Amino acid sequence: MLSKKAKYALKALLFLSKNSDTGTILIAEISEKEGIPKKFLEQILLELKKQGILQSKRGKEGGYLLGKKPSEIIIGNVVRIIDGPLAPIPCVSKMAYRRCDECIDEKTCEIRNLFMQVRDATIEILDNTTLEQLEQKNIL
Amino acid sequence: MLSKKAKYALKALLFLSKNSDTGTILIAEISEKEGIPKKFLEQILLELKKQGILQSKRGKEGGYLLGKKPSEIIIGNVVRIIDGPLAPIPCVSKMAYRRCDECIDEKTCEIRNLFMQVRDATIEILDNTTLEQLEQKNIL
DNA sequence: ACTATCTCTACCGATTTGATAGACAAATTA
DNA sequence: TAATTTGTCTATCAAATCGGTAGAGATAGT
Repeated sequence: MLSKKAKYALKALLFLSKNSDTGTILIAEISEKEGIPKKFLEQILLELKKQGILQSKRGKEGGYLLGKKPSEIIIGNVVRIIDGPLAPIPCVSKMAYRRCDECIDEKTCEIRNLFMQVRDATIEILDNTTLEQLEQKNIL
Repeated sequence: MLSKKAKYALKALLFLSKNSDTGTILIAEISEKEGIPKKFLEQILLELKKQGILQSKRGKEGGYLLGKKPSEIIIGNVVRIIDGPLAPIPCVSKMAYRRCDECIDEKTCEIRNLFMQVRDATIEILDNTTLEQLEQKNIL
């Protein structure tokens, strides 16, 4: 499940990618244009900045811009930053593995093996899509 | 994300599939053997029964058994019954579609188009796996 | 009637989600 | 240097969800 927070993050990144050639963009502008609550967006952008996805500048003429090229921003990583692991259950997570309490033998756990497939399929898609590629997805 | 509830449901179904040739099985037995809180499991099994996945019998010699053949029980449907839609966002859900508040044109929404792929990949796996097939997944 | 079992409804505490509030820090500009 | 404009940080909050518990009720078999 993609949280609204993560969706907002992706919307903001798309907006920045499409508009920031000229310079920095205000939180307020992204908020208005994309219909995202401003104070909520602030937190999201700040988190993305801390993870190197964005850069910012304060004061007049300040604002946000992408921290790297759109072709270098992996959507899977953005989702991980905001929502945590992509895995549908902790016991199949690579980034935040956690054993199931009841599971006796993980290797023969049918459920685990099935949801490993789901995890792999999800990761395959999200880790092979960059922000640049995401921008292209409006023409289907 | 697969909830613990859904995981419990799948565990219970696997247990029933493996053991109910002989007749009905008590909630209490599933609960003990699979390490699932009994009262919680009751609710889960009841829900699965209402959806035709299970059958039950009350009183002495009562208990639960599968409502159809393991080869006819689709894992995707079990997960839907317990957790709701498989889709990662409401706007790409087939069973519980809900428009995004902010989205102006859905067809060109890049995020939507991307997560439609994720949905499709997930559904592809879970709707093409039956309980019978799930049982086989312990031998990888 | 008694007992074993499922059935139903209500409730509960903890966590997460989606957000809001406000003080603070830095950059610019008058 | 004072005012203004922007991002930064921390706290707080209401509502929903999750994982689970409690207990009374219905029904089948003995």
